[in-house]
Amino acid sequence: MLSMKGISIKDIAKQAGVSPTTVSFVLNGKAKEKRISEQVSKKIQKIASRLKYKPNQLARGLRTGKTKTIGLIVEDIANNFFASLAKVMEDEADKHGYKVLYGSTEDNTEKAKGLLEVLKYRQVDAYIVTPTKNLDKEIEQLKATSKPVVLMDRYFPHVSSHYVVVDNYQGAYNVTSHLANQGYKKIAIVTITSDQIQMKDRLEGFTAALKDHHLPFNKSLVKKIPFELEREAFNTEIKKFLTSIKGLDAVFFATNYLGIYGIESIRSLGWEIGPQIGVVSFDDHDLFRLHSPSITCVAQPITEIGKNIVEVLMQELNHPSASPQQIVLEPSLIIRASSDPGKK
Amino acid sequence: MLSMKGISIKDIAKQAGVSPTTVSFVLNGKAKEKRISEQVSKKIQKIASRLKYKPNQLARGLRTGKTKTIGLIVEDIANNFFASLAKVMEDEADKHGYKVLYGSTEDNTEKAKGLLEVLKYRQVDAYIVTPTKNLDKEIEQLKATSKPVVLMDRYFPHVSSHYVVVDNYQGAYNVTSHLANQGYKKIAIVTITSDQIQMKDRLEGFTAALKDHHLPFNKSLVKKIPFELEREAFNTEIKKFLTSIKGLDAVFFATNYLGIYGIESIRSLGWEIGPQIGVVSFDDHDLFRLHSPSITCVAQPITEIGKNIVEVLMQELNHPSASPQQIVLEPSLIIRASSDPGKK
DNA sequence: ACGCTGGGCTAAATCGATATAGCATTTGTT
DNA sequence: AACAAATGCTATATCGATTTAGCCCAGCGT
Repeated sequence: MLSMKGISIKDIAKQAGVSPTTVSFVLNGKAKEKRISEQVSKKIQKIASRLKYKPNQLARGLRTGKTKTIGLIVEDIANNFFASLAKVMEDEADKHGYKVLYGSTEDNTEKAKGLLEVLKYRQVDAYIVTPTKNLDKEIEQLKATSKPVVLMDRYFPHVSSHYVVVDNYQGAYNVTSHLANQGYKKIAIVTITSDQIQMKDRLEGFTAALKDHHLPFNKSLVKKIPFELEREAFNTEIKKFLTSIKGLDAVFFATNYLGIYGIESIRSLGWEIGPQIGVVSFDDHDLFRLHSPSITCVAQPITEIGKNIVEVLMQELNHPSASPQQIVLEPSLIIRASSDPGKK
Repeated sequence: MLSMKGISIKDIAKQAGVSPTTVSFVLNGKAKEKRISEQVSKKIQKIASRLKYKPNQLARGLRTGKTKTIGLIVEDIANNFFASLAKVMEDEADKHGYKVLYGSTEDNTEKAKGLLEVLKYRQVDAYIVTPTKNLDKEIEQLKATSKPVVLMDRYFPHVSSHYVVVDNYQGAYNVTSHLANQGYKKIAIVTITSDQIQMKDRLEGFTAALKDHHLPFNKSLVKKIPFELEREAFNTEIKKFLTSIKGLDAVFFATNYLGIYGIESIRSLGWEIGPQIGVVSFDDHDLFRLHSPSITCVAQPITEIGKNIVEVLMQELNHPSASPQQIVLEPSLIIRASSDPGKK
């Protein structure tokens, strides 16, 4: 039986009757550069592929400082948006020979710090981070280590970093305008208790649209709910909020999970989505597509986001650029039945 | 500025005025065993924590052969079931100091082999695998490497291995019986083209229930669709199938994504779920809970599954057992409106 | 005073790869 | 023929930890 330990560079060297150094040169494509003869070179290649040699990534990583591993920190891998994105990124990273180590923050800064810590001493080559509140210090420190960091979904306006996000302001503006154009008059928003840029932008896009359409706006139309609540508590909060507004005829849920809780809440109130209350959400979801009535939303271009993130990362790994790459993609408005007051 | 490279054991040794060996002994809790004095021991501990020393996992891994990393292979991380499970397992693994490297197979054997290969030369300590068809050889080889392997969601009956699954037969039997008890008479099943045990069991549970309730069964009531089709193609196939059966009054979708496609298909046929056609699915999903009408399903105990998997893995990592741990959990029937023919 | 025992610590090898410096040998030049 | 340059390859150090073998010294018995 073959030994437990894999084939090492020494085994090949022995079989080829050369030194490990030579084998290393050849297998790293430095045969020409290091003036190894065609003969020897081919012989080594042949033996390596016959033995199915795979370099031990630990040893290589220890010596070179490169582990071909990317650390991925998302808010919640169980959330459809992040899971789908994770899959795209994993595929893209794989094309470049990178693997992904991941973790979820639950939007908790301490958890995020812990994850960064672990990824650091696991020597990942680069980071993809969905930052939490107050993670700016850590992100800046990370930049100083010269390992590429790309922020996703959100970023820190006062920190110069790479990021890939969507235009949250425009997305929120468009979907709110759509509600206004449909004839809804009193529109509320349910969002997360968070000062982070993506939620701020969504809220601002919302208020700007109300203003431009001369619709009423005041603080009582905004509900902020803490991320960490349980499902029941979300529903309670949402119901309390919605019933507190006289004349309310439409509501914008600022994330996919809020949209899902929102639908549940509205249904338990017995309100009819569409005619009685317009409903729109940020992010798309199978549930929104197939709900009766189907739910209008602002969809993020997940594949594009994922590809962009990995592309930026690879560029920075290969030749770091002086200035940060900051990519803002356009979300798309998907109009469905939940925002149609005329619907039977 | 601090040097880029982290704190190493040498730095601590230097500061403490001792050898790296001593530091290693102390930090690995072998102070007593190796007869290091209390004094020196405490001093080293203090310096280590002051410098926030974290051992370089690559170096440690190279020497010990343990990377504290688990390879996780799922069918599709973008699928809610696998994503939720991945999160549970990540959390559990983290409690034991393990990180997770993951990949999706898309139920494609070649992709699965590739993932195993990569995880192997990345020296993961253990594997959690959702196997694809024909992956039995590789699983057996893996066992020979003495790295623990736990199969999930499905297993190979002829391979003796650890696994954690649900009782697919019973789940399918129960939900089918429920349909029968509700008065549905002609029940079909939509499943995946797959000979794997989990789908086989679901199909068998289904047919057994039909038989026990004296309901008709023949091959025309079974539709198998290839996993790799696109959404459109799934819908086309499902619609073609459902309309081909005279007198059909209920259908069982054997996975969550089939259930989702199924709902979409049935709705585009204009059929009324519940009264006109009973619908049930394997796996729960937000969509099933909130659909109108809500969808009856067989839910898998995700948290329990995830915890069990990691528990088995940790036991095997610590003291490998001679006989395989094979855990079969009970899924639960969640009765909702889609299986109520009397519903308004 | 000599050997023995045990306490307290360390030198050096090792894991598997890569990078640096350099050693033979051949070829070319005048 | 003498020397330089090019060719083809290798010895050795290194990354940062762990592990093995063993050194030195103090105290003890006789």
